[in-house]
Amino acid sequence: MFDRQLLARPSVEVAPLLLGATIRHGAVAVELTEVEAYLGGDDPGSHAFRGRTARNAVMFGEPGRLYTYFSYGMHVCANVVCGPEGTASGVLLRAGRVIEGIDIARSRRNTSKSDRDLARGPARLAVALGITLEHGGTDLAEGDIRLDLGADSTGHAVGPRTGVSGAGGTEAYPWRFWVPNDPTVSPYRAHVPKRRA
DNA sequence: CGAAGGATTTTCT
DNA sequence: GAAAATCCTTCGT
Repeated sequence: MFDRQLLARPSVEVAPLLLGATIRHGAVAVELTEVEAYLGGDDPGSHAFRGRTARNAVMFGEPGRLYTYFSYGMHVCANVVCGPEGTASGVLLRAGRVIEGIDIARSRRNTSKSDRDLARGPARLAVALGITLEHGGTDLAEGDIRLDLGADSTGHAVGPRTGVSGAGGTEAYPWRFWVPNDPTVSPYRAHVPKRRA
């Protein structure tokens, strides 16, 4: 099912509810096992920390839509927009388990590795689902890409966000949520500052 | 198994 | 001009 009223709540409340939900694009479906919440304003880890820009405009729009962004010059990551319209809030889809269309997901990923690695990481998940920047702003209620909330969430673990630089990646913002003991959850990695050539 | 470095381009200051 | 919500390969233990 899809519940836009539920998604209109702040992303920190919505994130744990997305665990166990499935996101589908055509013949490929992924059950989410790991997510992270991002806010606007007071969240130094968020793209919307310094207000509205061309890139993050979708985060301020209607909840239940897809926010995509280009990361590290080579990757695409997908978020679900949350919060009431006018506020910046979103949930990054960090990892999941491919439950349908494994052959298609594998060919997109161009890898012969184990099934559990197909969507183990935000950029990997986007590739496995075939999500590109062109899908930014898509409504997840209907159309090619759909979000289907899980029937029941049996419990989740909480911790600091992965790969976020500065204060936003510390214990002060424990906004990463995952399914305990699930092999498809990505390994935790703290942010590593890159030195220039 | 963990740590480290390179790839590559958009975005905002 | 520098940093970035990452991934993959390689090397060391």
